Amino acid sequence: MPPRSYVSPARSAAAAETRERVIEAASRTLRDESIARFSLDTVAKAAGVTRLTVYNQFGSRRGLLEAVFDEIARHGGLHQLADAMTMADPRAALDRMVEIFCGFWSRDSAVGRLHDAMATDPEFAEAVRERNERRRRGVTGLIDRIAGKSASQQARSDAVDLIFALTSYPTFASLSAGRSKDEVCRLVQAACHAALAPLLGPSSRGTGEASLEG
Amino acid sequence: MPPRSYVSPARSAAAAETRERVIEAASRTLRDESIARFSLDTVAKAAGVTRLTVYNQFGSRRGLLEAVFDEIARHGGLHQLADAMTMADPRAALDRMVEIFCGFWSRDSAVGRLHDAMATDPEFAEAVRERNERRRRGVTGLIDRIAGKSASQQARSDAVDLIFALTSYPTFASLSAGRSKDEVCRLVQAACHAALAPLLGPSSRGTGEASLEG
DNA sequence: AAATTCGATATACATAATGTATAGTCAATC
DNA sequence: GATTGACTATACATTATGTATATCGAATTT
Repeated sequence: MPPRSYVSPARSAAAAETRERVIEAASRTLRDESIARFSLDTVAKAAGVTRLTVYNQFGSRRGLLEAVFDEIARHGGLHQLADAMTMADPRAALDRMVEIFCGFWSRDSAVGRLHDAMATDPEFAEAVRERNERRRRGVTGLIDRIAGKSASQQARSDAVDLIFALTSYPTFASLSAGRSKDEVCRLVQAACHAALAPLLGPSSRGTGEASLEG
Repeated sequence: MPPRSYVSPARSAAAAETRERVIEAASRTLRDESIARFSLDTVAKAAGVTRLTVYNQFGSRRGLLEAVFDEIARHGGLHQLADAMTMADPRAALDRMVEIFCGFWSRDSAVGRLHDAMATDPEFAEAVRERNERRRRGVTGLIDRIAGKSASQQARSDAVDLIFALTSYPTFASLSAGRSKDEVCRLVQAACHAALAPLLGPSSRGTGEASLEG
C-alpha cells in the first residue's frame, strides 16, 4: 500500500524556524571567524542543533553558504534596485546603483567571507557569479541609455565592464581601508562618471561630468 | 662530543634541484586544477618525490605557496619596475607600470590560484599583501610627482587607492573576460588617466589626458 | 486511541587533507 | 670506514565533509 503522506503546519513552522536559526548562526560565524574556520560543526553547535540537521536542511556546506548569501541579499537593500532602474535620468540611476551596492557590501561583513568561499568552491562561486549577473545587466541597461548613438559597441563594453569591476566587492573592500562607506561610495561614483566619458563622443570631453571630482 | 657538521656542494645542489622540481610541479598543478584540489599529495606525486620531502623543503603548505609566488614574481617581469620608476615623465611611468602588471597577472595563470589561496590562509594572504605593498608605494611615489601643489592629501589618497585597485589582480581578472592582455592594459591605463584628473586642479579639466579614451 | 509520518538525534563509518614522529636508506663527506 | 644529510617508508593524530542506519518524540491521520 502507498504510504500516506501529509503536510504539517506545526512541523514546517518548526523546521523553518530551525532553518532560520542555522542561517543566523552561520552568518554570525562568518562574521566572527575567517572562512577557513567556518565548519559545519561550529555552525551546528552555535545554532544548538546537530551537524546532521544542517545536512537535512541544506544538503551540503555549499547549500548552507548559498542560503546565507540569499538571506543577506534579502535584507541587504537590493530590492531598492528596481526603483533605481526606473529613474528618468540614467546617470542619477547609476549613482543610486553605486550607493545601493556600497550599502550592500558594507551592511554585513559576512559577504566578504562569502566571496572568500568562492575561491575554494567553484560551484558556489558560479552561484554567486550568477547572482552578480543581475548587476551586470543593470549596468548594461543604464549604459545603453546613457551612450550616444555614435558610441561604438567596444566603448559600451568597456564602460560596462569597468563599472562592473568598480562596483564589485573586491574593489569596495580595497577602497574601504581608511574610508567610511559613504566616502567609498562617492569615490566609486566619481570613477564611474569618468568611465562614462568615452561614451559621449570625442566632442564632449571636459564637460565636467567626466571628472573624478564628486 | 659535538657532531661534526659539514656543507656538501653536491648535496645542496641536488636539494636545490628537487626544490625547483617541486615548485615547478606545484605551479603546474595550480595552473591545471583549482586551489581546492591543490594538495601536497598531488604536488609530490607530480614532482616524483614524497610528501615528506615537500615538508622538508618548505615546512608547510603555506611555505610552498609562498615559494611558488616568489618564483613567479622572479620570472614575471617585475624587475622592469625599477626602470619604469625612474622615467622622467611620471605619467608615462604610470602607463608602463600598468603594462608591467598586466603582463605579470597574465603571464602565469597560477597567480590567480594563489590569490584564491589568500581566502583560506590568512597568513599567506598577509604575505601576498606585503608583496603587493611595493605596488602601492610605487603608485604613491608617482602620484606625488604628478600631483600639483594645490592637490589635497585627500585627493592624493583617492587617486592612489583607486589606481591601486585598478591595477590589482581581481580587476585584471574581471576585465579579462573577452579581452586580450593588451586590451585590458589599454583599458586600465585609460581608467588610471581618468583617476588623475582631480589632482590637476579644477582649472585643467578636459585637457584630454583625463579622458578614458586611449 | 493506535498507527504513522516527519524533523531531529545518536552513532558509526568512509574519505581526504594537513601535520608530526620515528626509523631506515644511500650517497657524499670527513 | 664512520658519519652526516637529503630523501624515503610507515605510522599516527587531527580535522573536515559527506553518507548510512537506527531511534526518539511530537504532530497528524485513521
